[in-house]
Amino acid sequence: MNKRVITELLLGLDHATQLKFLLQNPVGPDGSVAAKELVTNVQRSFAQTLSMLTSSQPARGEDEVAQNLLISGEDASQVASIDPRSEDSTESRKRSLPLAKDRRGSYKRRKTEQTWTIVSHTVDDNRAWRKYGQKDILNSQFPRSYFRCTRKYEQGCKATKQVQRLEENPDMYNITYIGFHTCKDSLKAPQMVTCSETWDSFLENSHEDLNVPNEEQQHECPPMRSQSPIVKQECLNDETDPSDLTDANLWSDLKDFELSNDKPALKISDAFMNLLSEFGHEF
DNA sequence: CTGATTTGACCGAA
DNA sequence: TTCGGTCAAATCAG
Repeated sequence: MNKRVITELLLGLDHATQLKFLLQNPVGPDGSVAAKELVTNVQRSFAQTLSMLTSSQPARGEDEVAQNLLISGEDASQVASIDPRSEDSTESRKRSLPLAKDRRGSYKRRKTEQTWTIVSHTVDDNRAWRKYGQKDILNSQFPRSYFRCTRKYEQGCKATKQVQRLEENPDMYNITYIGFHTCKDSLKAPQMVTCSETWDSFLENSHEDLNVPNEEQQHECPPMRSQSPIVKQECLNDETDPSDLTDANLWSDLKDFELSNDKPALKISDAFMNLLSEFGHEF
């Protein structure tokens, strides 16, 4: 059940992320329709997660097959898979001393960590990452970049991610997250549900949707439905240097109206992120 | 100065 | 050996 919860959270996070960008780049009448759809999906994910957590199904099906899970319509980003990475626990890290002057090395191979992959048109996930490597990958025209959490040493956070452009669509990125954040994201206080009444009614009204989840939207062909308004603006910002556009920078250029509309989407993203972090080491 | 990025060397696994 | 992930010195950015 943990994987289902995490998968559901990832799904909701993805929709929230899409919603965020949709609100940042409003695109006419279609935009509001897409936004409503996304909000519905976010609602559904929250409600579904809650129902999983509150239902006393002791199903600790630890060995569910890694499932491929593609998300509805808007193709801005999709959760592709979740899989446990099992690797040796042979803690054999021979530390060859820096005898020779260029003697480097000494790094641990990754142990068992949760990994999941999304496809997104942006690499900005509102987390603080620091690039530590880049490699050309065999049979790939684009290199793969390696990032770790900036608080790796401050707080021992083990989260890393790998980013690589898609061959078939260089405007999009394949982002593999490895491990959950164990650090506190000090950038923003996660007081997400201060207005609980709003959320209560929020979920209350979505119960109908629970019984009839919009499965019909979850098709199999991610690259096909590319007419999403979200991807419209493959603007220059994620072209060359995708890492420097923080949301703070974006927001500073927005009017108050847009800002007030935009923030909730980001808070939803944070909520999902926080939940993912929680369940990351709880399960 | 500090902190992030670049980039080739190093390392383990296959 | 090759390949992909990591390290870290050099470099860049503020």
